[in-house]
Amino acid sequence: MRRVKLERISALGRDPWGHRFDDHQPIHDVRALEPHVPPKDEAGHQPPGPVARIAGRVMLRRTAGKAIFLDLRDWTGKIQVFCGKSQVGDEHWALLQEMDLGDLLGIDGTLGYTKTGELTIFATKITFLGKSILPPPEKWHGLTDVEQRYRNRSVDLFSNQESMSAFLSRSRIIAAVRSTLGAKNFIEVETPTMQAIAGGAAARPFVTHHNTLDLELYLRIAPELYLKRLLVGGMERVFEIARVFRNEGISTRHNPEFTMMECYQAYGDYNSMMDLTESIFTAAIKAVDGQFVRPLNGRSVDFTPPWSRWTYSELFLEHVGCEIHDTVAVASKAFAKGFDTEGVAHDVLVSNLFEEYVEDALEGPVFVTDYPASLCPLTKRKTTDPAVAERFELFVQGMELANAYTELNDPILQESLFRNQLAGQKAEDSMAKMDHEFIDALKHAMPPAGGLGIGIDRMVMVLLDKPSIRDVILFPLLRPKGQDSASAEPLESENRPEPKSEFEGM
RNA sequence: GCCCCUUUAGCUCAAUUGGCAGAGCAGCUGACUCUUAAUCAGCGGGUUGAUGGUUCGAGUCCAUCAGGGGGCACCA
Repeated sequence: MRRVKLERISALGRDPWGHRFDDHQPIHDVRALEPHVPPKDEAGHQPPGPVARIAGRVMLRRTAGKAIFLDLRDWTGKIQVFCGKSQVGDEHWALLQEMDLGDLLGIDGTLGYTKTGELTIFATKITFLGKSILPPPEKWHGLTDVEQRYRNRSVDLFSNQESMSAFLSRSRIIAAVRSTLGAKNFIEVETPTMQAIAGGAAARPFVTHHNTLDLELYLRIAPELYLKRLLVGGMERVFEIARVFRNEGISTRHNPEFTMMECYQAYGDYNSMMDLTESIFTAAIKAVDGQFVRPLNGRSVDFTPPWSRWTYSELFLEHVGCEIHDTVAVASKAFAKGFDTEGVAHDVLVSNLFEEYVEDALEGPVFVTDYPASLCPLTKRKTTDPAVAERFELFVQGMELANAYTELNDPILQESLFRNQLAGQKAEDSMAKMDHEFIDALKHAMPPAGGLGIGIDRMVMVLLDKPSIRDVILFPLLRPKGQDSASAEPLESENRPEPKSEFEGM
């Protein structure tokens, strides 16, 4: 039926798909013209107000004989449009008969009030900018099915304004992260997404293959080792907003590809990074709504800096109830909790107990500092206590939002720690390999440095109070919905002829 | 990978102990130049996720499979 209307619109000499539509105003700006709308005269008549030209999607329609009320929405807001037959003329009135919910229209008219006092554009001209030949979702409930919202994001965005506003906020948050770093003289760089050795974090990588080089490549699990090479090269402050890929489970807090901001500051340390983290969050909050006391999961979190800072061992003592170095007490606590303690290293038990007792109890925002050195091999130890690493993590309601270190720049120690780490790995994880080129780079001397990583998706979740990471990633990974499961034919890539490089030079 | 829940019209949802698959919105036809999820009258709309089983009879019970959600595990 909607397709029939396409032809009728063409028959009226109009293009249902529209063309360039210059000088239209964002609906938000049009609404801001309200003070310029002249008051009604004694007879209750509305003199014409400011001229307006908008483009938007028809969300709602109310017909009343020879008048039609439309609610038009663009990405800045919504406004009512009045179309009266005598006001728009027969030609445009005929066009309006072919209009459906979901269509994109351009409207020229003047601003004024209706009898009921609603700010309205009184249309004089209607332009089709895009005919929707699929019906939009139900006008009141919209798309509520979560699967549909993730799978069919186009429809979700135009029918659920809170979804649109979340992604607009995400964009502003990322812009705030960029400008904060830029203002502190960090430069933005791009490092390889495809890496021969996927290093810089403990995670399983995705594997891919380069045909011409016949090379196994991995999608990066972190940009870290490349950013540090830049420190060696003399780029003293670098950052990357990096998409990283980890071949692991999916949950409300994990998507296989996600966005991480990593930055490195030469001649700094983890304390510099704590201050920087507060600056970044402060700028991001100002970019969203400026409210430092924010709702989160039905509770409230106060982001007003400075945030509290506690050492790992202080928190361990407080929540677990024994000294971190008390081997016997730790083992008995772990055993009481039901952990397997047989032959498990003391530090592993400590780490498990910490995760079990402490992390969930951290309302935050709180910096947890000074981790046991054995848990973080890429970190410089404290000069006063070599068993403690200069590292912090930022927690909010038990969720880890940021992770920072005083980076290890001793290539000899780094290499031996790498070897120890690799020696302890299961065969399954043997993809991890020694990155000799990275070690060689360090041998040219990397400045002492602070390094910081912030999980952008989680940061957005927390600032916008979204319970699932899928609410802040436009296109989260979902299983492809097979039309019929038989179409999932086995890939015989081995036998397939090499595709010709049709995109050479692109 | 394991456990629980879920899948009915384009969308949002009903359907009693197993007994003719329904409503609202959207759509179509008509009325109405100030409506606010407009209203009023009429009409059309379905492989109940898929396959098999039990039964005189399955949306409902059973099995398998698929998608999705939540939790656990893996993982920062």
